[in-house]
Amino acid sequence: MHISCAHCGLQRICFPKSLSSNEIAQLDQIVSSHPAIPRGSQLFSAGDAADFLYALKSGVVKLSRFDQAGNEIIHAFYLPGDVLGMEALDSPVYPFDAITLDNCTFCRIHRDDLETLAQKIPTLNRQILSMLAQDLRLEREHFDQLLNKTAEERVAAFVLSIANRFHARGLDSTSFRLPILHREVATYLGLTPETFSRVLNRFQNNGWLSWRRKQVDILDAEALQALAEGCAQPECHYRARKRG
Amino acid sequence: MHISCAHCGLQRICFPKSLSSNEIAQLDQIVSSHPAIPRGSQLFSAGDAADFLYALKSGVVKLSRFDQAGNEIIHAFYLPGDVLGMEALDSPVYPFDAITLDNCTFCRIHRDDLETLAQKIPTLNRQILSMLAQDLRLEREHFDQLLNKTAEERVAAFVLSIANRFHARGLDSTSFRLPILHREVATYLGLTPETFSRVLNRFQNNGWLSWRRKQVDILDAEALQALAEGCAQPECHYRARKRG
DNA sequence: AAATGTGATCTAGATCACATTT
DNA sequence: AAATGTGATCTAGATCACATTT
Repeated sequence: MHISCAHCGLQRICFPKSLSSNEIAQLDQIVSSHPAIPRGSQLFSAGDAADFLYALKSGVVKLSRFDQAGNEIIHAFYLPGDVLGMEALDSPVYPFDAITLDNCTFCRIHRDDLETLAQKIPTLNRQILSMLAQDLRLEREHFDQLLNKTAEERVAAFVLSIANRFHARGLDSTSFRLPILHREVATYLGLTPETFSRVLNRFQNNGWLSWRRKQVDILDAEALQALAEGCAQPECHYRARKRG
Repeated sequence: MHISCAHCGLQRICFPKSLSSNEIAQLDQIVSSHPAIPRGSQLFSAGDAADFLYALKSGVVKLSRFDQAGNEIIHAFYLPGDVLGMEALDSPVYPFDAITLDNCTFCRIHRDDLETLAQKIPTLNRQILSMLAQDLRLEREHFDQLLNKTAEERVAAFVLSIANRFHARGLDSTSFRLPILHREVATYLGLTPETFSRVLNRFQNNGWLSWRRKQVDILDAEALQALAEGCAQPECHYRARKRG
């Protein structure tokens, strides 16, 4: 049973973006809502036939895989309103696992239905391209967060990036629950859990951030921003020369 | 003056992919070919109005920007047949600089013309989506090449990745000219030129690879492959435990 | 039981300072 | 003149080994 996209709070960032009410009605006919699935479920697995796109309504999902050495690589965290499976639109199978990190509800669209409808509705076609471009932008942002960045810069940039995405959804971007394990954030940032823990400790001692269990409170966004943007701290010397 | 895409050797990976000859004729009407531009030119710059897509016919182009600390970040190298500007399809401006690393020839399409034509030709629309998905895949591959990889693993994976792309174009993938400075490859791989130079030296001493000036010769692809895939060397100990 | 925190030790690769090559 | 190569030194963060928390 599908509740119309017209009544969904996420329509501004999901498929219905910029569609007329008539067009949304057409979209409703190919979208199906699904009941909540528990934490740890696989929305899809690497190698599965990529028949569907998934629009996340609530919860958080990680997009990940294991490399040949057995290390987990996490490419993305999806928040409500995000659509999963875009990268497989031109492939027979999904290239990654999509694993729920929380109770999740979602809508599902068969990609053939979507393609047919997008041929009739140029605005929808543009929105599909835009969502794929968004995935590319997020991946490059992720890359930039890691390349030549210290552990502190990575964590600061990550927290702000998540906060911005909460903000874009009209949610509290200063104090929020983030159902991602510290270990998973560390993996996403290319750090060990030990290093991640030590960075959180320093941020806490500086009065910049409180992140206990799954509750995140940003106490000094400006300090985090300054750190994420470069090396704002005086004691950052070894790498400072090229950066000045 | 545009030479028809029907006679272009790159039609199997560029826009005309899977189009009928009738459809290619329609594509020809919105494509314009351009004379060679020299090394160091900007095809477009970050912040420019993103009105055009560029299909590279010959030469190599880097997609890059400078971060707030003044360090160059290189996100991609484009080879003949690749299309630049896809990531800006839903944005008013290009987010990166596209700089030629060699004499380059290219075709150009106005994105409005392309969008109009893609509405009429579903196969073309699918090809556009596919090229954007390809950019995303390459970016994730780039990411995977860096995350938790040693300098040697990065360089081995890079050389093989480039070789694969030459192979996909029907070119010699064992011995080829690559007009990218060592310094730029190092930047792309998140390494210093010094470290890159030392890695090349070791590969040369092992008889795996010769890369002098801009001439690349792969002498032992299997050894490089084993290295890129994990830690194949016995002397790799410190990081080996988790990987075994 | 798994996640997280903490201290001691270790190392890959950055940095620095030049030399050499093109 | 800029790119590349080479040796000496330095350090951020990984690894290891546990303790503590949930």
